Amino acid sequence: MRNGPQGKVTIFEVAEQAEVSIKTVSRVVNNEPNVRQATRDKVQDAVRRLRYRPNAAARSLSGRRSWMLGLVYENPHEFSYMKDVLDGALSACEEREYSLLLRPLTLPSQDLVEHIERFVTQARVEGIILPAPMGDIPDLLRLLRKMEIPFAAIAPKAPAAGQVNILCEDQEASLSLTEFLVERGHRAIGFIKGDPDHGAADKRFAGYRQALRRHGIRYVERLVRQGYFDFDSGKTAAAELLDLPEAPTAIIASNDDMAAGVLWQARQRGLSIPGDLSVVGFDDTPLASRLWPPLTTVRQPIKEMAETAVRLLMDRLNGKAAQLPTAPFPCEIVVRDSAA
Amino acid sequence: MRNGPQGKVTIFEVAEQAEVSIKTVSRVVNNEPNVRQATRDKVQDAVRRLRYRPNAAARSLSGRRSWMLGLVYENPHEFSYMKDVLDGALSACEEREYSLLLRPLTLPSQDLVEHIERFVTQARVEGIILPAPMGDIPDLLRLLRKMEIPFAAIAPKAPAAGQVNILCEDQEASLSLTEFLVERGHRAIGFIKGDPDHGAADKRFAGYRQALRRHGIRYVERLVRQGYFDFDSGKTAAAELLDLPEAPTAIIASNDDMAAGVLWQARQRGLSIPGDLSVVGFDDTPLASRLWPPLTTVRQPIKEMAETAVRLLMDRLNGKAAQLPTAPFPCEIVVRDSAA
DNA sequence: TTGTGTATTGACAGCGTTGTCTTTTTCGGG
DNA sequence: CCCGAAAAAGACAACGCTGTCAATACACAA
Repeated sequence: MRNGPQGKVTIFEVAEQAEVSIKTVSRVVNNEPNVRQATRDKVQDAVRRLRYRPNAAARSLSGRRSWMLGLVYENPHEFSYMKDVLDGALSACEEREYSLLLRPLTLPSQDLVEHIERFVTQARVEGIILPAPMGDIPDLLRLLRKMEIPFAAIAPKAPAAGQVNILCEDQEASLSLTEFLVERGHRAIGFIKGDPDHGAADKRFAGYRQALRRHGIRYVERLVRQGYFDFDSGKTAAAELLDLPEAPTAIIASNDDMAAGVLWQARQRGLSIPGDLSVVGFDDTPLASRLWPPLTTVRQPIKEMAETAVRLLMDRLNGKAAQLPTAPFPCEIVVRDSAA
Repeated sequence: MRNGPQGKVTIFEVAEQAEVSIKTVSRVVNNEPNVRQATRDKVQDAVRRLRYRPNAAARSLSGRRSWMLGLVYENPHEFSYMKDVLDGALSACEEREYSLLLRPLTLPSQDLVEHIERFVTQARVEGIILPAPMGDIPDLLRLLRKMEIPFAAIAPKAPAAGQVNILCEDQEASLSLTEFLVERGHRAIGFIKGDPDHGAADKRFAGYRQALRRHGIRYVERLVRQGYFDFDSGKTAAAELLDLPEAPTAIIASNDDMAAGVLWQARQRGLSIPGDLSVVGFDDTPLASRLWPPLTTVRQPIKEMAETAVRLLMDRLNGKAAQLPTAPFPCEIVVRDSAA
């Protein structure tokens, strides 16, 4: 019954128990064809009885596969978005018994390529997940291509040719969100852009402009400010917007964290929300429901997107030619109390 | 110059280049003693020239070490605390070229033991990090002991004998925080407890009581409510407290997320903060500075704690008998505007 | 110079799988 | 009942490293 720490049962013990060769055990364990059902059963019985678990190291060494994926991400202060990515990636990995290795990065980083090369070769990672803005760093993409490491980009600016690309309907969502405001009578709508390195930033801005155009509202450049997806830049941008002679009656922040910055400035100036100013965000992070008033925002199925990214990446690694490109994921406006 | 994808340079090429045996290369790469400096240099040169990276799988297989640690955690909705743990663990792992595998869990989970056993045996994880409340689950600890897997508990209720335990001065911090309120004239101080499965919850509550005692303030049971470290339970508890005939003038929430719930209820009732009610929290998460008013809270060096946990765990795995137990980490009150 | 003990280096056998190739079994048709 | 082909099962050599132990080089004292 006992077999020491770490379950030191090897394929040999199983083969002996099942009265077959180790190769047959290997076949059964890996679901390979050409094994009679009766044999298969015998082996599976033995596996269960002995609580056999293949040794991953031996497997990798012999099979030249590591069964490891890498998640390379920019480490943000507000982690909500990445948490969803992480959850999704982890759950997809678990389904197929892959392992996931994390590699947080601080951008910009000049030895990025070096870091990633070390990361990849050290763990023999087979494929990599690149949440924005990682999917748009030319040096990185070049390196991965050179090393022949397939990757999946989540929300890249430009889909990478021949790779898995997961997108969502950012522009459409932004369009709807802006229209939501227009329908409520707003004409002077401020917009705080996201980090220009993220594809989502462009698309959200494009949606905003599209909505204005559609409703015949003149685009006023002064009402648009550059932000970087973080609280502080939201605060700064909001201050500028609110100090304008003809201040906007509504502000769209390209994510919730910046929207929190807008709220902060509004409070600072004694503005009531949504009475004096409507504020909306993107991402539907936990923050959105904790702020006061709770934030109207856009929910994206990030976890599902990450799961899909990982699954498609695995398919590619296992030779199942997936049907790239994939349809973009739909978003959904979550109406709360910060806009009227 | 080229050597194919994934850097297929093996120890043999290096040995050849350096004109030594593969064993000597192995010694140099692993920093083992008994290699002449001249030889060491020759080998290191070759390593650099060839961009050699040891194959982790082969290394594990042969050395019977996986160089992998596991991080088993309860997956919370508000991830700020875990993000810091993750950052710390990852950075400590990187220092010594370990890899970190994640295993999120949803508690309670009856097949927890099964999951963890699979996790450990599958990846041959050498040691495990257990952030609260994982360090207090008897079945889990029993399993790890049986499998002879060392672990490091972060903020457990009761330190695990013979293992790495990382604590912080929760009770002291809570004491100071309560006194901070007392000094500002508060006598009716509400307290929202944290999840009773977390060690920190008990200690924070103990600090509160200690402060009351020290200042001769009568302990009123009605002013204490049970929470679970999440926004909703904070809301609920705050509602009860605020509806009391003799409502408290200040509320201590055992973490920031619950404090956000208190703020929410206060807003709901038109209470001004800190005018009508002072609110303080714990953890100094990003949320604390984004709320209005910004939250007075307690900062714990979580990242450092996690780093230390991992380093000590590695020391143990490598036979360097660390001086367990470790001194608890100090906390620090971050004064913002939510209390007066 | 020689011997002895220690520091340095090397040879070689695993580690537990999977890949390749060979052998044995099975099955259908004549 | 035999033959040939296909299916099933097995033998055995990698995979790239570390552990063990043997061999060699070197230092220093006699």
